[in-house]
Amino acid sequence: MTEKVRVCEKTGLEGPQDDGYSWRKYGQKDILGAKYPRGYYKCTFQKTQGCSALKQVQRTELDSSIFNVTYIGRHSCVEGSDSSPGKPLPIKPEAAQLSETSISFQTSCYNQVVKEEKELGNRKELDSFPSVKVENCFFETTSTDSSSTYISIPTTSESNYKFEGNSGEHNSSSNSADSHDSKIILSPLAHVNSAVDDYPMALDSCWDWDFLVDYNPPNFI
DNA sequence: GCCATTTGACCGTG
DNA sequence: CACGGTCAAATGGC
Repeated sequence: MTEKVRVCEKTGLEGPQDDGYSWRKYGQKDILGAKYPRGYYKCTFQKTQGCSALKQVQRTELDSSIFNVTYIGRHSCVEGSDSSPGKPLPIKPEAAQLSETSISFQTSCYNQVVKEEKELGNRKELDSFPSVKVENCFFETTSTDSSSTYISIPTTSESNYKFEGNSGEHNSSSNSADSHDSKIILSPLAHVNSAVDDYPMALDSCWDWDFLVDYNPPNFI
């Protein structure tokens, strides 16, 4: 269960993105080949509620205003109990609730959506993966190793890609969430636009999301 | 005093 | 042995 979200913050916001959950930093590490260190965060409620969600935040080298945020695990905590009313919950990361998804996207120049799935034990896989609609040019498959692969897709009129790959099916018994067996599934569906409406807010309030991504969490299908 | 962050040490894996 | 991830003591802010 991994979700990677590449966010672009250009509104002057600083620091780790607030994704609606509260995180406690527990480590930071310089990553080989990466310009910026990677920060390791745990859900604040790990202690109190045993929430096992983690996230990793790393600044992109190309554009230091872009962060790669990797969500690992799902929140078992009751979120919202503490979310102060005044404070907007930016991306309600439904995706983070999904057990195994990885989304990464960026702004402006291209849209990227990648779903990466990692096996982890018999975690029940969602009946369906969230489908994502991507409109143009780039996909980035953020694989587990540090090198990301960019798949450039010629801008054809249709944005109907289905990219599916998986390396090694694990079965329910193999626990330990092999961090290196990742399944990447890209299945942009039909259209774009519109979906943005599904995201309550924050899409425009926090970051600059001038792209169109339609992301349908399974629960909504 | 509590809680979050920092930071070096430690550990597991390849 | 190198690298990535986590732990835990020290530190600082509220």
